[in-house]
Amino acid sequence: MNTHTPRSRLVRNSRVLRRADVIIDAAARVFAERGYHGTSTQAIANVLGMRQASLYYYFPSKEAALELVCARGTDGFVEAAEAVVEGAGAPLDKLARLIAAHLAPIETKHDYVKVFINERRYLPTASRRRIGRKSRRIERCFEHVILAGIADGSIDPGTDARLAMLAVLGMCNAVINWRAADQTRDMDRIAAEFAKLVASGLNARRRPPTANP
Amino acid sequence: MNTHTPRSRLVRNSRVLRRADVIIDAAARVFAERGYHGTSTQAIANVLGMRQASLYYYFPSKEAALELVCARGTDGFVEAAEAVVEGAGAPLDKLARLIAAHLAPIETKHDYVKVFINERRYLPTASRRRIGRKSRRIERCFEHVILAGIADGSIDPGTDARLAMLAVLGMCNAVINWRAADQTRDMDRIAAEFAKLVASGLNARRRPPTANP
DNA sequence: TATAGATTCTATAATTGTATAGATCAAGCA
DNA sequence: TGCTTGATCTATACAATTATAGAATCTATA
Repeated sequence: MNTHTPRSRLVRNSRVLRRADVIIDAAARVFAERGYHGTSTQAIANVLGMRQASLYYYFPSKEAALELVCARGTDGFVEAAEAVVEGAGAPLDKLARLIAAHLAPIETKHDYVKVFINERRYLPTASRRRIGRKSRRIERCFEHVILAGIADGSIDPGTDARLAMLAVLGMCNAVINWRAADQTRDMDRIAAEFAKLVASGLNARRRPPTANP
Repeated sequence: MNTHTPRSRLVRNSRVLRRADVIIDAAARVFAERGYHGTSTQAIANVLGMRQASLYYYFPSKEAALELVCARGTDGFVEAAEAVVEGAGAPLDKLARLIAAHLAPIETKHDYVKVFINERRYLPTASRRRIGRKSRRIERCFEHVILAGIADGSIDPGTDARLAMLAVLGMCNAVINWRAADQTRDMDRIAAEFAKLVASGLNARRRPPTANP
């Protein structure tokens, strides 16, 4: 039984993985569109042109599928955010890069991210906690950079860092819900505008985010 | 049959209304917590201590209940926003008042607003459209005020008004989803911080939102 | 108190949805 | 060619869910 050549096993595994990806991708698509509870396993199977029961070869329960989708919805997020924080640059620059890094996956992994944002609350407690920890790490990245800006004098010392962080994440996460209906701007443009708004506000005498006192 | 005294009819109607309010309130509560599709009519009945089938005396379908809850979730929103727009004041002041007016119902009608924001997409097309029109009126209020600010020179002429509007509404609407877990600030405080952020950004040399060039 | 109308109940039909068991099929290898 | 394994299928059990019908109960008042 353990006489398989390494190569054949690799080929087989990668094909399995590829197929599993297709399945989970379909689940993500339908979850994103109809919501977790609004999605029947039948609906996912229809998208794939396969039988409802066959899905259970790839996941043990609908809930497990949601967990998988949510997990992928966070993949890379934390890493990207922490890389920005640990990298070089002024806090307001880092904040701009955090926003861009946070918005990018909305384009590339739209369905996964949408499901993560809108449906993770339906996960069973255990996995919700696990995934919640990731969210908090992202939040901490934003808050940390804002606090660094306060410390180095580039950000108003009266700022409520946590509230500002929640505001920024709120505007970023909201994009996923209006993006489908309004594709007139590309994501870089949105990120840039958001960064400018957060750094300088709307007022007429906006200064570039890199300006330091 | 039309010999009822006006008074008795009023009393009866008001009781009916009061009871109907209790029913819809429970529906809003459960919809808010578990989502529309995650809510069974049984769950609503449990909250009320009554039988599942009895709910159908008050609404003809679960969908109709959602529509009712969503409708109440928008009640007053548009009126308040349009009042601010039509009132006096500098655009950035109006924007601050729009934010405060938009956040207030999150406190007072929490469940209704949460359902409106998170569940309206599950409404049947007809009522979703009807309610969507209300959303657009609110959006227009924000956008209008921003455009007014650009016109009078108090807001950066390079601003993408629609994008800024979406950002502001995004951060405001997001409040409903973190509010329950973080009650450390009162809503006025949140509104004030948001207004300051939107007007002047985070940068250290923040100027008061009323400052005009 | 008897009645009318409002409200809630019981019972149930009809459908949908999740999940399991075991058969079948296809591809690659002995 | 026939075996093995992975993938999908058929069939179905079982529970939950929405909604309807009609009986029972309650409340106010004639």
